[in-house]
Amino acid sequence: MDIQRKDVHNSDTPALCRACESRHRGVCGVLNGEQLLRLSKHSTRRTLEPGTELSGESTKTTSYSNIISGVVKLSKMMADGRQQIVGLQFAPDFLGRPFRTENSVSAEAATEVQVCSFSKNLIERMISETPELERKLLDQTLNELDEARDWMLTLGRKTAGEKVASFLLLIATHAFPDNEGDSIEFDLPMSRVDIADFLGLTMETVSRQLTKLRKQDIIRIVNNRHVTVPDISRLSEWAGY
Amino acid sequence: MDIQRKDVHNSDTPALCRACESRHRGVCGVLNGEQLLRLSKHSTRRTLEPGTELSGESTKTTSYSNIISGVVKLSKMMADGRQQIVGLQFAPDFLGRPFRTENSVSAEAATEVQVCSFSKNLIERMISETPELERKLLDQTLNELDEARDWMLTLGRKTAGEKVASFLLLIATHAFPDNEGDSIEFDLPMSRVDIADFLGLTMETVSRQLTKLRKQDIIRIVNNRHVTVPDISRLSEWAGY
DNA sequence: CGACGCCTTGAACGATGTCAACGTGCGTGG
DNA sequence: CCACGCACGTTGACATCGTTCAAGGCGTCG
Repeated sequence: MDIQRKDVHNSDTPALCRACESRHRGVCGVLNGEQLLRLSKHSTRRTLEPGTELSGESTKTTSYSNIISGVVKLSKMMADGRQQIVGLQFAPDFLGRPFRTENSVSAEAATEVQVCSFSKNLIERMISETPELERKLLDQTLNELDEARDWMLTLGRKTAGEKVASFLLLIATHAFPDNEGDSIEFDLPMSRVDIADFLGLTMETVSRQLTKLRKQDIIRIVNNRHVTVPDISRLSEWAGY
Repeated sequence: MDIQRKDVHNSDTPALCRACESRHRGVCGVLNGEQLLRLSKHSTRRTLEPGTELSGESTKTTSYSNIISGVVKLSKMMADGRQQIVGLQFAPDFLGRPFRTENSVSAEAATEVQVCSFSKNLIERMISETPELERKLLDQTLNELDEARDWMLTLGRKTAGEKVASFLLLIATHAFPDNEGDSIEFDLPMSRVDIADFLGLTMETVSRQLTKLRKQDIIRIVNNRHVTVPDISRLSEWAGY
C-alpha cells in the first residue's frame, strides 16, 4: 500500500516534524531531510476545536494540511439544507486537492483536530519536483476513491441496521487500526446527527438502531460517545459483510 | 481542467491513434510522438458487446484501457446479491488503477464499447518516465472522486424523483457534453434494472418516477431507451439543484 | 401464433421519516 | 448546594415513501 516508507531519523529532520506521524505513514514520508526542512519553515501547526471549518464548499483553496490527530469530516449540502457527509479523514491523511483551485466539499473538524498547514504554492512546487510525492498523492487519492465507492454501496443498498453497524466498523478500523483482538472499545468521533448525515438517515433512526444493537448485546453503550464491541466478527456480520 | 492539451497532428502519430479521442482529451494527449508509437505497438483495440465483463471485483489487474466509445459501468456486489453501480465511465476515460494490483470494483460494458488496451507493465513504466502522464492520471482520479462524492449526496439524501432526474441529467451532460441549447435528446445507455442499481432503488420505482416525469411533461419517452428533454432547466430543478 | 425479455401498473406491506414528549448530563447563576 | 436551562439523545405514535408481489402490456424473434 505505501509506496515508500523511509525511517530516516537523521539530524536533518526538523524539530517540528520529529514526532509527527505524517513523517512516517503520511505524505511527508517521501521527502528527504532538505525538503522537509524547506517545507517545515513554511508550515504552521494549529489545534482546532470541533466544528471549526477548514474550508468551505466551492471556495478557493489557499492552503493544504496534514492531519496530525483527530477526525475531519467532508460534507456537501443541498440548497434546502439537506446534508451528506461524503468522507472522514484521519491522521495522517493529506487534506486538500493539489492543483485544483476550487473545493468541491466543505471540511470541518469533527473532533478536536491538530493540523500542519502549508501554502498551496510551496507544496505544488514540491510536488512538481518530487515524483515520489506525486505518486504518494495519487495513492492516497485512489484510497479515498475506494472508500467513497465502498460507502456508495452502503448508502444505496444497505438497511438502516447495516448502515449503523458499518459505521461502527469503519470507526473501529480507522481510528484504532492497531487493535487486533476480538473486542474493541472506542469513542465515537461525532454526534448522532453527524452519524445520521454520514449514513443518509435521521438521528432518530440511528438512535433506534444503536439501541437495537445494544439489546442484542452486539455493542455496549457506556457514555453516549463511548462504545464497546465484545466481538467484532458479530458486528461485521450485522454490517452485511 | 485539462493539464495539457496538445494538438500535434505530425506524421509521428501512429495510424491507430489518429482518429482517437484519447489522443486529444484523454491521457494519450500528454504523450509525444515517440511515446505514442511505443504505446500503440503494444496496444490492441477491441469492441465489446453490452454485458461483457472487463475486470472483476477483487481480481488481479493485468491490463489498462482507454474507452474509445460507449459506456462502462463500475459496480460492487454484496454477498447476498444486492448490487450498487458506483460509477459510469465514458470516452475518453482511462480505465484501471495504476500501481494497484487488485481491483476494487467490477467493470462491465453497459453499451457496446470500444476500448484500446495496453499491458500493465508498459503503461506503468511510461507513467514513471512521464510526469505529465502521472499528473493527468491524478487529475482524472480527482475527477472521479468528485463524481463519487456528488453521487453520495444523491444516494444518501435525495428522493426517488430527484434521483431519477439527477440520473437523466448526468447522462445528458456526460454522454452528450456539447449540447448547449435548452432541449436535448438522447438514448439511455442502460436498462431500468441498471438505472435502479445506480440509484439505490428498485426497477419499479424507477419506472414509476419516469412516468411521473413524463406526465409532468418534463421528459418525453419515445422508445423505452430514447428520451427527449424539452427544457433542461426544469429537469434540473426536479433533480434538487 | 406463442414465448420471452423488458417494462409498466396496481395493491398491500414494511422500513424509515416526522413530530412530539420525555430523559439525562452539564454548566450557570442564585 | 440546588434550581434551572440547554444541548443532546431516546422513545413512542403515526405518516409517508419506497419495496414487494403479482398481473398485464408491448415489441421481438422463433
